[in-house]
Amino acid sequence: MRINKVDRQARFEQLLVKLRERDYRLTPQRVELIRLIVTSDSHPSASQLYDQIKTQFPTMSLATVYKTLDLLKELNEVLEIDLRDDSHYDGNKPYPHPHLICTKCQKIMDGELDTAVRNIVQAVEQNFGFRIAKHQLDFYGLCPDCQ
Amino acid sequence: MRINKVDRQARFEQLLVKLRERDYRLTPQRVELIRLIVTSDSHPSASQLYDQIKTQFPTMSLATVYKTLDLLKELNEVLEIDLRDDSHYDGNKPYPHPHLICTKCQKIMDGELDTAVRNIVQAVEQNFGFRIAKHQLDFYGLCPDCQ
DNA sequence: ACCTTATTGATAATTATTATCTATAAACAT
DNA sequence: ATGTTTATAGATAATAATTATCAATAAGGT
Repeated sequence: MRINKVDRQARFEQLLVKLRERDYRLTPQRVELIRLIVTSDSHPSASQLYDQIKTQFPTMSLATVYKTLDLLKELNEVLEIDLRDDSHYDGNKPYPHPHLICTKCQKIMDGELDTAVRNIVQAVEQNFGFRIAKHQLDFYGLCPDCQ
Repeated sequence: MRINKVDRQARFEQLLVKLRERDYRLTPQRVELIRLIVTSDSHPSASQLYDQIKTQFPTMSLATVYKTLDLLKELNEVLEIDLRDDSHYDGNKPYPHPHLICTKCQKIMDGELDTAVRNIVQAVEQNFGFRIAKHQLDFYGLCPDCQ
């Protein structure tokens, strides 16, 4: 695991500071969602987060999940991965990066391919004159376990 | 323009043959949608195709557009580009390839980056043990005209 | 011209996300 | 502690693309 428990705990606390600095209120629901998404190894969807939080906050509303995710996106602290059926969220690496999606077990893996990505983005800019601001690179196939 | 009028006309006719061979019926609506998407320079959505076809076939239903697109996807003759709001379709290059999407004018351009794509797909397979079946590579930014 | 059956078109259903609005509670001051 | 202000939560309705349903129609073969 690239990011360890201590790092995640630190990131979690930094996020709370950032919110406070910008005068957002630290409601228990908000804090819990942030904790969940920052300490998660996976890439949960809004409804998956909702299901998890409801065990601790039975009054939690799905609307609140969406609003909190919007806020975190706004602050560039969460990356939205827009897939066919719904969006999933990456709270650990909130910048564009490739994802490998297993078409059998549905697992979403981060693709650490920094140089290859830099190269292809550069190729796009040079060959087509585009100025790229962000990207979404999704690779679909079978993960090692499902092959 | 990479693909000229003659090539597209040929592809259009080949598609009709392919459908006939597989015992699909050549209804006027179906033929017209195929003609439109194969001769289009852009990447229309279902509703854009619907609007175009309705001028010639006022009875055309959106459901028929979706069903025809499904059929063409099934035959691997159209590529679906699944974007946030809706899907767009590429009837000229029905295999996965990058797209450059202008965030100002919304234009979708094909990214011809065959070697770069091959390289990154290979990197994914080697580094993560995935067997990649398809991909969707979307680059968002400003096109030359909009910069 | 007729028959079979795939396809069309109208419409309802589905589902993720967004919008709306009132009650609540977080943060701050007293 | 208590009160005040106002952002936020939660309930619910609205939105919108896509899919499902099904009777009427017409394509292709006889």
